[in-house]
Amino acid sequence: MAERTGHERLRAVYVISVAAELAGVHPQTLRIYERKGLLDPARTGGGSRRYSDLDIDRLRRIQDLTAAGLNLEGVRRVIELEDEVNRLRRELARAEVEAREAVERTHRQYRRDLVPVANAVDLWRGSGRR
Amino acid sequence: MAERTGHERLRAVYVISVAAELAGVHPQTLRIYERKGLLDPARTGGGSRRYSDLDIDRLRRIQDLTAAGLNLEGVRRVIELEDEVNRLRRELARAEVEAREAVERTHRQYRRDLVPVANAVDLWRGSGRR
DNA sequence: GTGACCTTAACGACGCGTAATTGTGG
DNA sequence: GCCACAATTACGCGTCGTTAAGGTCA
Repeated sequence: MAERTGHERLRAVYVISVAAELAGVHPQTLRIYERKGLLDPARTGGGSRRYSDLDIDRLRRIQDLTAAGLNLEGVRRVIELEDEVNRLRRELARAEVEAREAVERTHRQYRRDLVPVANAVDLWRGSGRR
Repeated sequence: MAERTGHERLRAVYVISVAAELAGVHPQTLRIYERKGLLDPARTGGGSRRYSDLDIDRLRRIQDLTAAGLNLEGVRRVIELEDEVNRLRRELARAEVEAREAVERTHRQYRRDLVPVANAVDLWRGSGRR
């Protein structure tokens, strides 16, 4: 099994029959998902659909949710909300790191006065940076 | 229309027929919602359901979602996820306030040394305001 | 010309809301 | 004893997945 790098997983390489086989569903089902706005595979010049690995991942998530008893509109909303939850979690983690760093910067701003004179920086005129 | 305080809205006062009327649905529908885990109204000693204002709010949210085409399992998951999103938003807002306050506390911790001097001037920031 | 793709339509299975039935409690 | 509630069952309607039919591109 060939490993795929992050950007390789974005390449649309599977025709609909292969994508359907990979996810274990009927090809027509994929067309339904697309019409309902759950998938948006790439198209070739001739109009054929081409699915990426990310599309396959999403397809598997759709399968999980329908197997759990959701209908397609529910699946769409749930996936949207899950994305939002993940975004907020990342942002929260980032905010906490940012808060620590802001405190740390504040400390440094005052402690700069305390370093040995040889290493001192002229705060009035600036040191060049910033 | 009598206003209800926060804790008044928790009191289970509506029998099923009234609750159904308030939400514009069939009473039997409320029993279905309960069996599917979307509602959990209080019960009287005799076994009758009693709905609170919060139950009615939730009922209206369920109505909105089913009207948007979700089935009941989808409604259940969406409401769960919406609660999670709201929780994360609050936590994020709290984290940002907390970060500002931490920086402010750090400032005060250093500035405390500077205040006792009478007629002191803040040479760093100028002589005037702030 | 033979596949695999495309779209649209038809079918069966299932979920949901309503209504009917029977029993019970205040 | 009456009315509203509880629970189960039956029915109609819409959704979803599959299959089939007919057209198009490589």
